[in-house]
Amino acid sequence: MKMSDGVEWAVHCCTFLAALPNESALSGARLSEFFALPKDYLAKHLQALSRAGLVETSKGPKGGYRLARPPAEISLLDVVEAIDGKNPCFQCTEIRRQGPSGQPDRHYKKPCGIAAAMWKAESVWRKELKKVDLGSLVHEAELNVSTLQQESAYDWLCKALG
Amino acid sequence: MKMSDGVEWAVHCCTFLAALPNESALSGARLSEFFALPKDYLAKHLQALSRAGLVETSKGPKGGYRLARPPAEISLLDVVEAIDGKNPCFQCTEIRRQGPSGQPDRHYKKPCGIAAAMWKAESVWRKELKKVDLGSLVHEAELNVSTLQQESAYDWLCKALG
DNA sequence: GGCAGGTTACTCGGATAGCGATTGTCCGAGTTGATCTGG
DNA sequence: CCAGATCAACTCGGACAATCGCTATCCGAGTAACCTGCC
Repeated sequence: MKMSDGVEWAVHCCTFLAALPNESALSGARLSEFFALPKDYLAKHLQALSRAGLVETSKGPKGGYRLARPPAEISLLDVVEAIDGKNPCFQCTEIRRQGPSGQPDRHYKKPCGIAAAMWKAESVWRKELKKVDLGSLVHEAELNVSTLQQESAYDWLCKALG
Repeated sequence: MKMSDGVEWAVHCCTFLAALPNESALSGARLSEFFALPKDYLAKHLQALSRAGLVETSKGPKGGYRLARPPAEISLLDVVEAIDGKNPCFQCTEIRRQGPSGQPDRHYKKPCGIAAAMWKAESVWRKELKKVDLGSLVHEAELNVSTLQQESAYDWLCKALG
């Protein structure tokens, strides 16, 4: 029950993309440089974001990634699911139907109570992640991150965008 | 982000243990037989339950596993954590501090907003699992499982306990 | 009939291989901006 | 000086290994019931 490291990277990258000026794109190489992450492996995850339709890409010089929708319309859940998949954490294999006292399928009309409880918990987790969007994450960062780092990041960004 | 199969097995086993008469124990072999699970591998997970203090064990003939506490005092979360570990799904590696615009540690007083959001979601998930206890799972099963299977299971149990 | 000792069968517990998914790396296809040349 | 074609650099995207944790299996230590023989 461990989340892929890629999720953390993807969320940070998306939040950063959400913070930069409209219509400007940032390449995978620049993103990996900013967070000091392995370039190729990060690219793999950015690919997943692209496939999921969260970011748009443009090739060639001055190309790169940019959010496909306004930050307020991309939730944390979207990013998590793009990287980690939409499969439920808990998968019911219906072991209650097996064994010596198992019965034919027609006797199981209600879903397994254990699975139901698990899925309920998973549902509230998803709902909580859906509440958070990239816009609010950026806003939160602007409030809580030291001005020193904000300025430093801004300088770096200007150099990166040319 | 997939939960170990062992979790499903462990929860079913615990629920079954919660349903059987006081002071009676069921061996790993019998449990694996009842659910048609691989004996040795199930034993590994039952071991984890034992280490976590959720079940007590007794050796020798007529020995086996029995709940260490009343069913109402064992939550679904207890079982999940016993098998899957207590580590948070999301682990913040503080990548915001790295890279060219990262600052010395003293500039980061507030925790990373992204990690905070993740942990909040994880917290509501845990809370939801904590709400459910083995007693209510047994009760739910008594209501929703077909009487045919309940009788069948009861017969099997009488034979197993001797 | 009751009791003590040995035996036996059954139990859990930890240590040991196998495999699949996540992690990590590589190179190729495509596009864009810049450059160079000719008018 | 300007327009067009060429070129080169930079981009993403998918295909290919390596490592780690989960899955699966085995065997040994210990214990309690049982059986047998004796009192």
